[in-house]
Amino acid sequence: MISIIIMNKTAADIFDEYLAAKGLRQTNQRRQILDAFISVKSHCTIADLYDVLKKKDPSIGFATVHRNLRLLCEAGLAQEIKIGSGKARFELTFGQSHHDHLICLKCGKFIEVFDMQIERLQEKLAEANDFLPRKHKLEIYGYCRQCR
Amino acid sequence: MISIIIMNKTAADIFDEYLAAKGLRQTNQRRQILDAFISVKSHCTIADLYDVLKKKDPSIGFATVHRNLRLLCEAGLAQEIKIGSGKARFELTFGQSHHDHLICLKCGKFIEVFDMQIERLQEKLAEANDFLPRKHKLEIYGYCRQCR
DNA sequence: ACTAAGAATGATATGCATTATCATTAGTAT
DNA sequence: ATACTAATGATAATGCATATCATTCTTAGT
Ligand SMILES: [Mn+2]
Ligand SMILES: [Mn+2]
Ligand SMILES: [Zn+2]
Ligand SMILES: [Zn+2]
Repeated sequence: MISIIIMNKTAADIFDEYLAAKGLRQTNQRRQILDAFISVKSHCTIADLYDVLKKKDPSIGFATVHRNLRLLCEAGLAQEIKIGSGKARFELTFGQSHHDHLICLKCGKFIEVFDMQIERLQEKLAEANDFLPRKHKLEIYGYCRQCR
Repeated sequence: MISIIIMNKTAADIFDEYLAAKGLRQTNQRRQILDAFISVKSHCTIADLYDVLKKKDPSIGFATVHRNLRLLCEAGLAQEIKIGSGKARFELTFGQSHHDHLICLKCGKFIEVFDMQIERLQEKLAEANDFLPRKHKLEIYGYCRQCR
């Protein structure tokens, strides 16, 4: 059980508050899903998380995992990342700041990177085109140290 | 009929050479598909191109358009771009140099951009992580001049 | 504690884009 | 012209995401 605490709040606290604010209910499945998502390596697919959860509770449904990963995104705790043509992946955003990804074409590893200079140049590039940027996606595909 | 000519070769020439080299055949459909793809605004989906082609030749099949857009990619004349969660889009690479995209969240417009500084910083960022970059994807989502 | 209201779950069905299959058509070399 | 076989086009299969709906469970009110 990993617990990152920010401003005296855990991810579970924030989720509970979000549920309350929206008139949604707390359930065993929701607790299990958040716990598993936090402990599993990030960038997991729905199926990845479903497999982990099934071991503890074989009755859990795929649809429930799917729905609640979406809900975690709505609550601001997770975000979906679409890589290549594969399935949707999710990563925890709680306790993490914005970053981009280097993705290994051989082993599939994700390396998280951030470059303030690039971020600023992107802003400028948008501005130069009369474009109001809201979000961006920078993915560099290639080979990691182990695979090059 | 638009004809960009590079080193005395049109896109059709290159396609024909690719087909010959691979022992593949020239067909009316292949000629029609390349022509339509060149004349249509880029960033089109398979369905977009299929609709255009159907008007000239109602007997053409969706699968044929699909297969041959893929083939154009193999031949180095086109490339697939996956945006958001929607369908695959294709753009002509013949006569075009590398660029990234600003994508309007409202009207869906693609603005093509290039920033050599960003390109170089990406190389550096990869290198700093012992990563051998092969290709990258930079997409900035936001609102264009008309939609902001 | 009991109950009513309705949100959540999980099995299954549906939707949608992509890709495979296969009988038929058509391009190419001889 | 013929034989060979690649390409086509209709259709089926696949993969993933999402919708549906009967049943279960959470929660607020008594
Ligand atoms: Mn990440
Ligand atoms: Mn483009
Ligand atoms: Zn690797
Ligand atoms: Zn716009």
